[in-house]
Amino acid sequence: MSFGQTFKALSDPVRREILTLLKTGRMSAGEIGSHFDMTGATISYHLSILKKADLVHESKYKNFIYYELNTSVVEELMAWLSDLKG
Amino acid sequence: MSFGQTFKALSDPVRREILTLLKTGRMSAGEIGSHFDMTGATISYHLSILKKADLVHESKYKNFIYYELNTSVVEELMAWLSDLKG
DNA sequence: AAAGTATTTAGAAATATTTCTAAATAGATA
DNA sequence: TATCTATTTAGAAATATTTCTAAATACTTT
Repeated sequence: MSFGQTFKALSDPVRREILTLLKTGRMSAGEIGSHFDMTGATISYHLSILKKADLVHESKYKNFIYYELNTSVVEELMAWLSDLKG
Repeated sequence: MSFGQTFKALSDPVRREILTLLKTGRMSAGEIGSHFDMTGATISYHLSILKKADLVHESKYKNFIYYELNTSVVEELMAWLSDLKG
């Protein structure tokens, strides 16, 4: 994990909203996309950024790919910020 | 304050290092710049991003401009992350 | 007032990001 | 097997970011 990658992932409003959606539980890529006025390809791009930042995990079932929050990275970020505060 | 702006400010390694430097206390723009292998103009650019994100405050004294951490925004960020964890 | 020091602003070049359309892949169903 | 559905990948266009050099601003000291 790199803080730069993680903060960059969080800097985009679409990606923050995706994470907020995932607070309620896992969701398929298509279901996530239905909340936005963008193509599936664009949503897929954003999910790949969140995945690289390790902010989400994916699991496959039938034809679908489900995404879910990975909160452990969020904790590392909070620890960094907490240390910054001193 | 906007979370997007703040996370974007934190996504750059130079800016995170500037903030880390400021943990020890206020520092002038030139003093900050001396820690990096970049022109003063570039450091000034990064400081302006941190300022817009409200992550630092500036104060002038004599010929110098001093920068210092603003931790209140850091707290807001932590609150957002904490809420994300649920 | 003139010259010096600290910092920012402007403009340009290189690189990165975000979005789209079209095509590819992978799995499910008829 | 053929086709349909869900999702990703590739490639391109528009925009944003990061860095530099050169010039401008602002304050201090001589």
